[in-house]
Amino acid sequence: MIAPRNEGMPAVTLLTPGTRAWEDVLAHIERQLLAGTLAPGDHLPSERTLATDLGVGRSSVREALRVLEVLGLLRTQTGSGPGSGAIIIARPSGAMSSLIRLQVAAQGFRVDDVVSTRLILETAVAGQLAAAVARADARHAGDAVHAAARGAAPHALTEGPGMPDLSPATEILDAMEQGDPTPTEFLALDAQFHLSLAQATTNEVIAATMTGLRDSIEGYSIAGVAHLESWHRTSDRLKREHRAIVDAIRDGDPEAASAAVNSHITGYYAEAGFGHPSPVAPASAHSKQTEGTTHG
Amino acid sequence: MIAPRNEGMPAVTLLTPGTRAWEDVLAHIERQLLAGTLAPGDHLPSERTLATDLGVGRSSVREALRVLEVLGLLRTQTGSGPGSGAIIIARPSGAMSSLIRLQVAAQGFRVDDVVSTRLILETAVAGQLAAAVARADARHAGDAVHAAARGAAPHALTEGPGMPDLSPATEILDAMEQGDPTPTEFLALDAQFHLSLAQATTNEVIAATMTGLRDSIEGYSIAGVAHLESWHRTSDRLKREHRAIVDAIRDGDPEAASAAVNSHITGYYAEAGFGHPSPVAPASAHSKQTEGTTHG
DNA sequence: AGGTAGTGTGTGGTCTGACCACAGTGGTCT
DNA sequence: AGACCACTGTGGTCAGACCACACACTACCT
Repeated sequence: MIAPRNEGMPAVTLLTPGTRAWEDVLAHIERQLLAGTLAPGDHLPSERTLATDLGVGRSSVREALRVLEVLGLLRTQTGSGPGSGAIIIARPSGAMSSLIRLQVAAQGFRVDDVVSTRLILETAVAGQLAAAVARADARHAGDAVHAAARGAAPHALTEGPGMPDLSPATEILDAMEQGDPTPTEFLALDAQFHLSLAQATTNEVIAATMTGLRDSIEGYSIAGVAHLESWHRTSDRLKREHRAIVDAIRDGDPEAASAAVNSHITGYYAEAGFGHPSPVAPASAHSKQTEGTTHG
Repeated sequence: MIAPRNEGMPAVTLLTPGTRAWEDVLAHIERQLLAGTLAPGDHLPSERTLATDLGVGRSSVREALRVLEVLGLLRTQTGSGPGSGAIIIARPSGAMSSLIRLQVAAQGFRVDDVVSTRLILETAVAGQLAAAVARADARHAGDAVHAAARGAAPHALTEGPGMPDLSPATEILDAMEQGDPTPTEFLALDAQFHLSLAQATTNEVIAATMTGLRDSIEGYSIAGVAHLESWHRTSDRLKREHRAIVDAIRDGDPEAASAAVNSHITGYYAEAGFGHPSPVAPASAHSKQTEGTTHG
């Protein structure tokens, strides 16, 4: 299965026969990541160096780097000096988007499954945020005096289950209501709003997954605008619902927050002609349209 | 940004300056997927053909194919004849696992965020399955006589929100309780059980995501066994809890099913020394151990 | 002395051409 | 009819050669 591997004393990793060269490179880098030898911000050795060190060809190194790049683990830059070369990062969102989008394209993922998964995550996010608010409120009511007396600032992010930061979300809502965004702009802001809620939980896994789910069906969402009876009426309703979601979270009411998110998302996709996202059923055939968005 | 591209009349796709050659290849294939020209089971043209057709080098084609392979969109096979070459597939699970695992390794994902996200999805899955059972039961009670009279078999998978198929799950439970699996074997079966529940919803997105979440922290789960007071007692409890989950689903009780899953997962990770997965809080530093699992 | 233009060097990005191992295909020989 | 074997095309790999680029350095001119 393997072509002749350059057996000229690789400097670092033993080559495992039976695997492909680029897999060895990938495993080598993953090992360094797990060991902490490589961390976000670090430079990878140059492709040529890596190739000679590992005893593989440069093209094999490049295939591995390409994979890592698509997986959101590194970014490359031509030229010289700091900032050039391959640098370790950890940006899962783009990778999630590509993965889900391509799986949808290849019919591995159904659009309504994507939507209903998004529904699960978003309702959970809203519920958790509301619960966190309720918890923080309760704690605050009991501790406020003592904390102030001790001189300990009630810094939301440094103490226990802190108060979620909803200001990014509300700022986006302000932006949506000012100016007169086009449907596409509006939907972009809408995506940012939902993402900001996920980010308020500080759970990167949820944030990245939600971003991916949302991005991968962005084209369908935009295409759905054509199915609406009245964009003006729909967007007004969406704005109201956004405020209701934030209010429910601020009130510390998980039930209301989850329900608000649920009806918000379900409502739009129903209006936009997706058919309602079925929770469990092997639902009817889903519409297929919109041109191919280019690779992100 | 771009080296001299072979401008010799590419046969298919126009080359877009400003993007890298392999991105053009990727975009070209994604376009064909969206258009339906390429579907699971189809053969991709050979690397050499693709290269000349698109007017790029074979190495660029290979980088794009490598990406698609890691993303679970195609599999390659050496040799000749049918079955060889690059074939379109749609297996997102492996890609999800790699993505999440590597992001955890690169510190883009926190282990407890992975766990708490898994918690969200699994509780939702159990709740939805139970709800589906309740719905199917209700329908069945009303329709049974008429359906039988009409000669229409109550085929669970062909009518509306059908009865979820829990038999794979229970078969796995049987396997767990027979024989005397080692902790590692037990945890593998446990993973299969949870996966089978996700698959019972027929939602591939959830199933793939859950698989990825679970796989990516498999090493931590296994390492956690060492923290247990008594493996025997814990595994007994886990078995009981599994049955309780299935029973709650069979009873059509979403609340109970979700709660059972919640305590099941939370309980294990608490015992295994993960610290409880915090829903929202920016929790304390997470443990970091286990050797690097090789690329999957 | 202080800018400024030019050169040097190393990076990723790409292409080409050459091998290898592999697995069907199809012919040939027994 | 059966067994054998060269043929052919596939992915996997490597080596070497360019290119565009961006920084670092140096010599130059003002």
